[in-house]
Amino acid sequence: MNANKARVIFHVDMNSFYASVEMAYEPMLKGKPLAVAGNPEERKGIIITSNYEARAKGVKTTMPIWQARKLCPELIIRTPNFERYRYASREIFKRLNAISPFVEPVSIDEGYMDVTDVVDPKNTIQLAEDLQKKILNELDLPCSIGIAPNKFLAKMASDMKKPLGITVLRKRDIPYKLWPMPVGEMYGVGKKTAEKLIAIDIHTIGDLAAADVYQLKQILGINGERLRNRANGIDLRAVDPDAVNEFKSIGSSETLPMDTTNELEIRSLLSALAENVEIRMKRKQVAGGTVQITVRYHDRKTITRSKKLLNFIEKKEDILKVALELFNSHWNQEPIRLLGITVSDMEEKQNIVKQLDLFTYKKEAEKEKLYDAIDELTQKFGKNPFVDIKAVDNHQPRTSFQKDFLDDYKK
DNA sequence: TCTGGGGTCCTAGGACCC
DNA sequence: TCTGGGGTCCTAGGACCC
Repeated sequence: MNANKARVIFHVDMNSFYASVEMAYEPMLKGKPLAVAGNPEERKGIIITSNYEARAKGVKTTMPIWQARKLCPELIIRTPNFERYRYASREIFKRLNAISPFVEPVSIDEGYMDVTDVVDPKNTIQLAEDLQKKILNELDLPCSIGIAPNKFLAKMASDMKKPLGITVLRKRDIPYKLWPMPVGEMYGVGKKTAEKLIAIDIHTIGDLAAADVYQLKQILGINGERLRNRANGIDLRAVDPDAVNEFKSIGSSETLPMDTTNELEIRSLLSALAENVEIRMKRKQVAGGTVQITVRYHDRKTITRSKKLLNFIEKKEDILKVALELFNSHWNQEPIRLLGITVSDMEEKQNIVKQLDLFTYKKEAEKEKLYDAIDELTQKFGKNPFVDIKAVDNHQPRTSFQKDFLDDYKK
């Protein structure tokens, strides 16, 4: 791609995706307040997403179901059908890939597409309209599209008009479209960062764009400089179609129905989590070198404990063994709310050279030390003090080290 | 009666090595 | 005797996003 040419990047963002998929499957739901939420019988019953009718009543993501019902008694609730969402997602990305090879999925319901070299600039908006209509007509799913010269601006643009929006955010639009926005609405600025910024009198994205870099770096680290650049419309990240295959970890976690200290219950959940991780690692043909557990206590205090291994592992039993070790050595006996297992340091199975197992590894290390010691002594005395090399075949070793040494020596 | 589950990236301290 | 300055790896925690 021509590095000097201004890029044209789309950010395609599905509108209330899970709820929209449910309405596509069940058109009777359209026009009624709908939320997708976890099991309402359990405390994990929180709102995952809701449609615009429900949002109008104040229903928000992560809100507990009871609270949502209080705000909107006629709220219809569906439990998530992840298979459906994955299928819909594949269909959406098929349609993006038909337009440009430079498509980067970011999550199940959003992605970037670099169309610089596939569209005549004067047809850019037409292309976005056609894509939006195609997804709506063929899949019954609404999306918003942001069009901009880089990823950050495209992302901000897709957020500006929902549902079914198409928003162009050019460099010259920044001062009046981006800068008046509250700094907390900027992508990458969450609650904590917004608080820190407001504390130094930075209230809008425009304030951030003009702020002192050194002061920002002092309170936000390297992120301060990056955010300031973004606020000025600078973002050089490429749209990377391979990013999706370069995942770094696979994890599984679950909130228990009730806080527990029951070791059987704990063990059985860890076992299920390890199995889940194994299945997904197998699907992706990878093994991992680090195991991490997450323990959330009754008071929501959360700890993580991890261990880097000498070998790559992929089997449930191996994952579980390390997870249990970590758990047993760090659990403070208090009631547990959530448990998680994450495997990281991923390596494609085909790239893994056969590793020594732990036992062999130790023995090798010990042998290495022994050889060094023998070398030293041999130097000192002018001959090997342990073995008479000429009589090696008759020699009776007295220690396992000597035996190993001799076994090797005979070769 | 609160607050799921899947991720990524960054920071910071200690160990260890040169 | 009283001690520098890097660099890398490992571990734990935190911020952020969907």
